[in-house]
Amino acid sequence: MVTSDKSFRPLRQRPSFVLSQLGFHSDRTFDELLVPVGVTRRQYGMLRILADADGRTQQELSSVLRVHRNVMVGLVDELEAAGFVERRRNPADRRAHAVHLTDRGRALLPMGEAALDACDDQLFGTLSAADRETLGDLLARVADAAHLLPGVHPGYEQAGDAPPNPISSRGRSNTRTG
Amino acid sequence: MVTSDKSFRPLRQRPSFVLSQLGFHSDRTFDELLVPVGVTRRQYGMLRILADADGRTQQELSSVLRVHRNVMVGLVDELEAAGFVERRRNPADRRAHAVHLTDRGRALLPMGEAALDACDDQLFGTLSAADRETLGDLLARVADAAHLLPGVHPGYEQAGDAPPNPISSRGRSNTRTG
DNA sequence: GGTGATTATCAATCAATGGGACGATCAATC
DNA sequence: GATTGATCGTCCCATTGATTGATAATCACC
Repeated sequence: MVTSDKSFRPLRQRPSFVLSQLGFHSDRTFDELLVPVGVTRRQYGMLRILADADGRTQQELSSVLRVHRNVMVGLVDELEAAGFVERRRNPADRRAHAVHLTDRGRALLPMGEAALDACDDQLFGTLSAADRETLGDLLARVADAAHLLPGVHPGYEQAGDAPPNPISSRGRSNTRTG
Repeated sequence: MVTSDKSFRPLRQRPSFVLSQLGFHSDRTFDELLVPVGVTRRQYGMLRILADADGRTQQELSSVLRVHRNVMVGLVDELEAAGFVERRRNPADRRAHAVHLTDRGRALLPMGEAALDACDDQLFGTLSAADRETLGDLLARVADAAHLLPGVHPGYEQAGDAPPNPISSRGRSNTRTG
């Protein structure tokens, strides 16, 4: 690697910057692949969570997905209007709504999975299988070291009523929660 | 690598998803490191561009940074108010404002560079030097293959008057333009 | 049974983006 | 040198998304 003067290294040689670029590019690519599926990235994240454990309350979903509970209302609204989930009464706690996948919603999961396959292929198709695996391993290690939750996108920090984040609250809506 | 049932692979084993997570994490980390410097990520991106070529017009800056020209007005306003840049009359074209770095602005560059160093260290510090270089190379190769401009964050697509992007216009403000 | 906390929701506010229009200026043409 | 059309920066406004605060229903505890 060309290690020019470190005092002003080109951004292409800044892994953290390239990571930022590629993260955005990955989101955009996945967004496009998800268009024919008919759900947004965030909605797919929801469905995926529900696939693991059906019937969670919105509050629990908010916590796992790290979105504000008020936002969760609209998110469930969208998915319910589309017929992918339904709200049922929670017999144990009638304040809470248990969110359940419908058959239509469940049918969407393999399509999203295929979109993820396609996304990986599209991004890393030019790499050899060995390089691809190496990259995957390194990324997973970095993510572990950063204490990123294995399946949760860090797009939103102040979930539920977590301690608020005092840093510059510039807009942040980059969310592949899932 | 554990290659469980491909039909529902955990997201940690989805490089494109981990990339998205890490991209966001990188942005956040850099944001925090930039707080003591006193500029936002975007502002630092501007200063960095100007360091390469002083005196560009706002339009040119918009084009390079891929931000909307209306946004550039406010961006230059902020930086000018902070005393980091100044607008001068362009003798060749008196419609255009030539944006110049001030000494104060120029003094900020090494601090931002140090923040970038710290960001890389913070993200990849747990990797060996060899792994770190491998990762950097692989990321750069993927970025090249994706045709990402070497120093430009793809946060904004419709710069200047580029053809509008018809896909879902969900909020996107993830911008380490620089 | 009463008090306070919790769940989901709604209304209002705020920040950021994108589109359109406007004055000033340039470039080209007659 | 006046005119026409385009460009640069700016401002105003509509839209979108997020955040805050308030509210009705329900729970848990005493």
